[in-house]
Amino acid sequence: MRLSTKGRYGVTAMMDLAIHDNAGPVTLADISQCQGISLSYLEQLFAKLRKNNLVEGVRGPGGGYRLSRPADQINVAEIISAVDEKVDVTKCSNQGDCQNGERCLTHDLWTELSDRLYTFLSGITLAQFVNRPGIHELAIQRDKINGRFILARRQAEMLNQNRHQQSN
Amino acid sequence: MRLSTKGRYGVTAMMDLAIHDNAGPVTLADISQCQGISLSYLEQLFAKLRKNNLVEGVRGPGGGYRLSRPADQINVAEIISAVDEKVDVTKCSNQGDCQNGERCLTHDLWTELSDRLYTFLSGITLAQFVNRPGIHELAIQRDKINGRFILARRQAEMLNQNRHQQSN
DNA sequence: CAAATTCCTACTAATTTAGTCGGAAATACA
DNA sequence: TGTATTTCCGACTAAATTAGTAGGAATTTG
Repeated sequence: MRLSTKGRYGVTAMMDLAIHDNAGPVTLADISQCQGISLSYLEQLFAKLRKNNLVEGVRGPGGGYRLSRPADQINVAEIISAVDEKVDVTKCSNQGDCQNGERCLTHDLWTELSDRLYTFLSGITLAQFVNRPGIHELAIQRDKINGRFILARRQAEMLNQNRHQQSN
Repeated sequence: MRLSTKGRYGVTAMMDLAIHDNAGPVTLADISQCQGISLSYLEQLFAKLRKNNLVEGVRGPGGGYRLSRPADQINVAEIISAVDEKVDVTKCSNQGDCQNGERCLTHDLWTELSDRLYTFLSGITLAQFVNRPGIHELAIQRDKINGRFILARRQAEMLNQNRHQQSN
């Protein structure tokens, strides 16, 4: 019984977006470099996240990805389902035709297990996780090492205004 | 997030042993035929179950496998751990060195998830499952179709006595 | 001794996971 | 308008895991 790296990468990357949520879109290049995941692989994962309405992409320079909903409305079960296909440990995908067209002896066991798994995971939102004590500080440290910055929205906007003023 | 067939086969096979517990050893040939799993593959699984002291093998004609402990002292988590290696969804096998030698941002999440999974599964014993309403009847039906029989312990003992009397 | 059964090791096939490559489309900015 | 940056897309490849096969040795019953 295991979680594939897809699921782990997905959740970790989404947490990254959540942490930097107020600093504009996050590029996959950043995440790739920070977490040592290949860019193309991340692109594939984010294609799935986008199809499941969990993120939205912004093209062009200064673009990247941002959460498509507030972090307290995205839970871990959704993310894993999106990238990892499903949270389901039954053989028959809960169709009940596991053994020669009938339910196998252990069908109910797997169904119940799947349910509990899903319930557990859907109770954990990105917001809950990001707001854990220490997480934010840890993220800032990491960002410094990696040359990234967590900007408050106001700072980001000021920066934008400055750019516009300079160009005009 | 999924359970491999190893885990499912393992649990299903163990349930088979539990159901036929009072009828002497169960041969892998029986299980193989009944559940459509290849004999050699079952042998590999049972090698692991044996190494983990969940079953014991009896060689020779009339042999097979039996539970090495009463069914109420064997839980599903043990079985899955034995055949499927582990019930653990962290990347680092809970060593805490997931990201460049340090704990990754989501480490605690995976640890907690693994714990809850294990707790849930270890709360389910083979006995609980076998004693569910309807299971025994279902198993008897299946056995008839497959030409197997569930003998009550007393019947099995009488059979044994008869054999001994005949041989003496 | 013959048959039934576990026990053991090595090999193979299929599937999934992880990753690569090359490029098209959109956008910001100069 | 052109260039750099970024998402977006599809096809390909490599590695790992899972599932299954094959063949035979060891043990026990009768």
